[in-house]
Amino acid sequence: MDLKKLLNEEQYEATTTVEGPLLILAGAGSGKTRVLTHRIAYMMKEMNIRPYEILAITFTNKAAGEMKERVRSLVGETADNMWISTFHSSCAKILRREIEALGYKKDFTIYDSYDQKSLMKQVLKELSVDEKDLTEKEAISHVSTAKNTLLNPVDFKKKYEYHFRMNKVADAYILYQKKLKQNNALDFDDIIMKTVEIFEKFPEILEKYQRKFRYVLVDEYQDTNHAQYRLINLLTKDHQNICVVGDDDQSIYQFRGADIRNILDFEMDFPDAKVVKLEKNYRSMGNILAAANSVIKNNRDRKEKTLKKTKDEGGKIKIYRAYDDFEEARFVVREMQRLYREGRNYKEMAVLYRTNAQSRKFEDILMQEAVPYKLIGGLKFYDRKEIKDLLAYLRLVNNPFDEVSLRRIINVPKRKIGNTTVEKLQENANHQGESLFDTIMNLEEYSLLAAGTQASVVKFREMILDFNEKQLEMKVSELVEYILKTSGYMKELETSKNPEDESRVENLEEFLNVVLEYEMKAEEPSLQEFLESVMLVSDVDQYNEADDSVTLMTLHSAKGLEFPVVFMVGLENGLFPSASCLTDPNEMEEARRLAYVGITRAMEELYMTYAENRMVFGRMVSYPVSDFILDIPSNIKEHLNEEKKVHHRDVNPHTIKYKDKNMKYVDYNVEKALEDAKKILDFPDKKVLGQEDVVPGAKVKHPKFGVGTVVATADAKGDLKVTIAFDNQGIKNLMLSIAPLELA
DNA sequence: TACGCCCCAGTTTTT
DNA sequence: CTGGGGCGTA
Repeated sequence: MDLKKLLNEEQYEATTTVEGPLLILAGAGSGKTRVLTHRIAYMMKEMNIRPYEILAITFTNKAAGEMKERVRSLVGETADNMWISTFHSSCAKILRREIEALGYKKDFTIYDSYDQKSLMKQVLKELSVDEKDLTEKEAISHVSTAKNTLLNPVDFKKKYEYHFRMNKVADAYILYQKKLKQNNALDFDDIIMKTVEIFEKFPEILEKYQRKFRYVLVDEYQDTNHAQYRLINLLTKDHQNICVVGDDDQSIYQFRGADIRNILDFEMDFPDAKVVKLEKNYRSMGNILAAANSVIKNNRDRKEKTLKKTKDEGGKIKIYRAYDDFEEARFVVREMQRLYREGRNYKEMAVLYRTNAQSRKFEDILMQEAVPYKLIGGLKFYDRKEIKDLLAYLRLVNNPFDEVSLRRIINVPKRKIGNTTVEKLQENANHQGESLFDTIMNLEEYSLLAAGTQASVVKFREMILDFNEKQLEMKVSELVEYILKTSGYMKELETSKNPEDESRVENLEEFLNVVLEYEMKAEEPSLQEFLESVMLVSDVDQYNEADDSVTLMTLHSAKGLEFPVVFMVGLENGLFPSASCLTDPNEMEEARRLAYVGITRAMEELYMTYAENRMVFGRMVSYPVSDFILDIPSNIKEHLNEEKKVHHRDVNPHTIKYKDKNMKYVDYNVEKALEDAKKILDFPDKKVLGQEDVVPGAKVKHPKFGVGTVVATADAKGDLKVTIAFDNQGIKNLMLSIAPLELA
């Protein structure tokens, strides 16, 4: 294998630097997967590193699967002994072995966001927290942030001792965590946090994994949160064989706790780190790259770099103004059909949007026009009611302490066990300090219920116990069929008059296929493993390019993928970037990165569309054209129809028009509203000054030092050192990025 | 206990 | 506009 022929100079260096910390800053389309896979192959072939000594972490299961496939094609079957998976899958695997150290059982259940919500609801009810004071959504979000930053309930409580509201959150966090443990369940964040907890509390366990994973690789490093960072740090701090790949410009998950400092500070954490930049883009035509660069360069908080093209300019970026969202969809589909007639395959095209709600219009038209399409995300298959019901049965069989699942199906199908009964049982369980299932097991000891109701509960209990026994002798697929039949669930759907229930039956059949497929693939199929795989898949994982259909997905889901033709739709200030971005510079920067990710998905052709009128919540609203379109220089874009004059920057891009209930247009000017608010609250206007603003002679104002004149500037490692002669305070040296300066 | 009607919140983004 | 949840009634 002649790597030097296969790789460019930087790629070669990144591939062959195996020992010690390595940061690969890989711009979009710069061949980082190529580097990662060849690097793994190089490690094994040239350096005799064993596959089981390597831990490679990716962002999605799909990325993991692809990487595994590509590594396998380079080194053969031995690739199967390597851990290539997501943070969550790897940690779940570790926890299945080690979690007993923390007092959980190995057959723990993984709770998704719906389960979380229902558990938190219980918690708030038990704490008698009024919904108006704290919703479960807020509580969950705070708990999640805490877990992502490794703040445990006790420390959380301490931290907010004197904070009335957060103190309530702290109590909720404590009880929530207690219930999770009682249910023998972990939420998504726990999967990472508990692994870290074990590593920190039990050095001998940590050592075991440090010895095992002598080489660690992390992809999409810019999207790791603090807990994940800590995990990697613990594993690698001794041998320091850590290779991370990331691109600060593609960090789009800060809303979920991803901490960009992990990448910006890597060199500080590992002083000996080698840094390799991959800046040559092999994916996109020149104009597409130029467009991406012209959008992202507006961000201040980034490592300076520019993607370099390897292809020629290609066509211009095509901009289309639609009358409304309906017409936008019609245009896109028409264009797709045209491209298809010209010889493109449908699978070469993708529609990327900001929110899942936008997919509906496109689905409608695609269906109408009989264009094959694949929808990624939105209502996931596993999120459908009937699937969740069935999963609840399976989870309960697997782990009887799982109250969330128990409560979900105890009266589905109807068994005359209503809410009051469940509450009575739950109360008794809480009182006795046992699980809900225990109370049901010992039902006869307590006289809680009327005879008839008690009989119903006993019947339910016998059924679950029966499932439990059958689990031992049946395959998962057999168990699924048995449950659907014995519980009466299938029967209720089949005899229902509701037309929706017909498709529910189909979905359950589809689910059975998923199970059968799993049984074929798995080495040792088990209910436990099956459930875990279901909980940890995302929809992007389902994406495959086998059949010829166009792809519909959010910009977030598109990360890591590429398409010859990309339609970015809904480019309107208020939608993308969303309204909150227009007032919060940090959110705006993240939105810009998201735009950058979207643009760089395109290989050959890029369309950007916006609609003058759009249905939002059943109302017609009018947003102005997106800043992201305006950011692209005119010489590399073409308007497919006439531009709307009012949409120019010089008018005011931040005016939102909407129709009130009398169908009258009302203007809402975001900037003016903001100015008014500032006047009232007396906020200083914090316009960030750029380097171009701060030139010698410029008058500036500082809140503490007052008015002064810039006398000199000097470059300082990406920042600018500014020397200012203040009128009353003398001469000061300030760093531009931190000094709260404004023009005077 | 079961069912139907009404109200309201939701649209950022997901492992 | 849509779906879920809460509340009141049979």
